[in-house]
Amino acid sequence: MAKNLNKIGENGIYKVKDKIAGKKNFYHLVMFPYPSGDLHIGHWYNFAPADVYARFKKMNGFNVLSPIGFDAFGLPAENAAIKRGIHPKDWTYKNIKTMMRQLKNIGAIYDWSRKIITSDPDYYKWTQWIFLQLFKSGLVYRRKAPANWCLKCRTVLANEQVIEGKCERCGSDVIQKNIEQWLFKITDYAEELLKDLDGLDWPEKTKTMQRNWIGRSEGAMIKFPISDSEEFIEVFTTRADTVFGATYAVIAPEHPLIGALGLKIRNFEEVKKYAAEAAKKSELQRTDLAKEKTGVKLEGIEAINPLNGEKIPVFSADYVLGHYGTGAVMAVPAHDQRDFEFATRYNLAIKQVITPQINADLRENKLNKAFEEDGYLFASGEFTGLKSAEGRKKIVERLGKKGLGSGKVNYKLRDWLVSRQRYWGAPIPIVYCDKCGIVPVSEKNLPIKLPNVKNYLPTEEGRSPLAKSEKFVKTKCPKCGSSAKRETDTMDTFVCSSWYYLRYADPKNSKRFADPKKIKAWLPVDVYIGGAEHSVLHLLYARFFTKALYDMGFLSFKEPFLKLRHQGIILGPDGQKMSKSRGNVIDPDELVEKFGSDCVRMYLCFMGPYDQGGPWNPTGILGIKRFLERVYRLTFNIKRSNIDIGASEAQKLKRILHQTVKKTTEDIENFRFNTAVSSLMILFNEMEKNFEILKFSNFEIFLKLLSPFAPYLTEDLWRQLGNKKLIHREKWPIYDPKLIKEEKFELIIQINGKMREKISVDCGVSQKEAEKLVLEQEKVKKILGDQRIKKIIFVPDRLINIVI
RNA sequence: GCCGGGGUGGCGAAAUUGGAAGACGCAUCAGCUUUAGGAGCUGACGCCGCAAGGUUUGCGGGUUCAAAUCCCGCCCCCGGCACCA
Repeated sequence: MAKNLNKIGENGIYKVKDKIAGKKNFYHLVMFPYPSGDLHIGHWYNFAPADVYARFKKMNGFNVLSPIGFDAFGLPAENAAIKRGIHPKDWTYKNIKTMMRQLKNIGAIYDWSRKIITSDPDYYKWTQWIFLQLFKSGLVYRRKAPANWCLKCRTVLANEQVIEGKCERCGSDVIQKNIEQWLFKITDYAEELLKDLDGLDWPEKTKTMQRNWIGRSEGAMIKFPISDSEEFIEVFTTRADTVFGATYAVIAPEHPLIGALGLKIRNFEEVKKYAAEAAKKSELQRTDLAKEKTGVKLEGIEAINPLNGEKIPVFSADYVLGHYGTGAVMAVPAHDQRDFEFATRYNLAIKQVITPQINADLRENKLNKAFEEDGYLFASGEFTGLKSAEGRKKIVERLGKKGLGSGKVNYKLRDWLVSRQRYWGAPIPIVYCDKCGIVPVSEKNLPIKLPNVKNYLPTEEGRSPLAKSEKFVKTKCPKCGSSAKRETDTMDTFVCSSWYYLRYADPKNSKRFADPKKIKAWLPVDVYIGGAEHSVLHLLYARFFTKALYDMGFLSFKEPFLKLRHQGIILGPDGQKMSKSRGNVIDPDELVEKFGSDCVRMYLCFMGPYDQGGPWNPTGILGIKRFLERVYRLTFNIKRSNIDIGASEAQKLKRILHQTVKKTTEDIENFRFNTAVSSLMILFNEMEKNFEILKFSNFEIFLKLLSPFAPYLTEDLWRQLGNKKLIHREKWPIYDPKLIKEEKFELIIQINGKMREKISVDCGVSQKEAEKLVLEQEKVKKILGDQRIKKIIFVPDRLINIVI
């Protein structure tokens, strides 16, 4: 069936115009895939139900843009290509070809004329252009510092790409490597990125994850001067109320103060050795909680508590992180478990300065772990007796007067490291000149094309393979014209995907990244659908780009995706994650071959709640197959007459029809595809049972409701029923609220809250009438016997509960 | 450890301003029809019971005429973060 429409989508019927008179634009976006080589069932689960929604919106009168493209640059594609000994470019474009063919099977309303591929020069030209704009705005900087280095991928990784100390892509160990790198100052936007989450229609879970990732915390900066020195240790703390309990200070092994103090540290060599060992450890080893805390005392160095003048020892220890806060802490072992463990191990003083009750007697109280809650200040000079919150405020005020402290907000979010020492990415448009230093490439020379080199393998010494291409490296300084060298690192692929949603508005534009008028016509994205695994990476970066481009005056909105929905993950039939090695992979091509595209689409919708996913049930799809075949058969059994036979049955059928229109509409709007399908089944079961009195026009309404789920079948049947136009261009049915009302209902009769009987009565029956009817029931009489009725509860049009 | 989400038949799941638990579908069983392929139709189908009836939403309490739904305590599963001072 539907063979004649197999080429749906290829002949331009889904081409989108930027403006249609009388229609509102609706930007419907799915996360574009990277060209892995095969469209798997997870893609289908993202794209097929999403397309149901897009078609639904279209039939509801919107001018819907639903584009698709490929996130083509990046590590995964490159690693896969290397494994097979194929050039990344050949591999990528071959895969795109295959995947386009597979994508067309879905039957989505993609406008293929807007397809984008991020590894095409006319796309990455604008990725580079945006890099230059960020550079101009001071949001890009270069720095030599320890970075996450994946041993296998031989490149640095962003903080977000290191999962439990391992590479997100290949799972190998990640170590710290001191290397020159490019970073985007996403931290400038920490507060805005946090605050603006409130206004977004996103899953709460995703917003929470971003909030946690940004990790705002309010506290104070406090300076601890160092005896006989101009230097001081500046710490960040959220517990200024515990300053009197600070019995030592700790700086991270990589803290610059160690170098600054130099030989003032009597055991300088030992301290340097400790730092070197810490650097060798992977993030995973260093942050292993189970590990005993280690550290080394800075002999001959003392810090002065700025509040009480006490001299305290200073340690270097790797339980303090170099990159958070100031890389130094005041240690309060009585009120911080980490400090407590360290103090216990090295026999350091533990001084309690917060008590749960005011004026607590601490004489017999020996702590066996840190007391971390708020309480009342104790042994804290003039601050004694204050509540923690007040103590914090007063102490920071006092320190402020001395010039040794101030309030401060800190974030866990770190700047985004974007340089990669890899081949398959957009070259960073920067030139190094001996005279002028770091110089951005002139915009009119973009794109800086990625050369087609033979040797694309990552190198051991931590330089991009591009460094070996003399032709690429050698250039002229854009400023002074003397000979210069190109930057050879490429950009993180997440840079490419941080703005692609803008390009879809105007994908062919060669003068700008997109025409502002077209951007205005479509953006921001009305609904964005994709996996929850992008909750912090892509979704945070894309928000950052939008905000930065807004501040530069290129956009008129600050958030790219107003509404976000995630699909769940489909597991293999064994409940395990699908993988070739486990042999539990479900191939959508095979399913389409066996059951047809409509059937696969609809079953994916029917499986369960969209955001839930779960194991694939190999036989479940048969139910949908049967259903669609029954629909096909019934189409040719309907009597083509509009005469109602058997008024009451026809009335009932009409009522269910209108109820279904209502339910399906509401369910699709709320991404409840599973219940939308089941309501269509209920309606169809009724229609099939009563096909002799089924009105032709009513069956057509059913077909329209079905069409977003089963576009191929419904277009075919629509035509076979004699319609000239396409069903997906029809208007979505509207229900009549008067017609969905029931005339009768089943009155539930409860006795002491237990259901005992039900009777059919007219809607709107009064309590009096209902009681009379109920008490006449034989069964009720029997149970009641001669017991006294204490109370009767009546819920109109629902139930009656007799309490005895 | 912290932050989210969840636990309902053999299975996927419905039902949330508290009001019939298990819609819809899968699997299974019986019958019809075919008697060859995961074909079609009709019916049964939470559990115990021949039945009347009893019982049932992870476990234990509570509120209520009435709890899958609200409250308290506990157990388990999934996802994320994790020495963030």
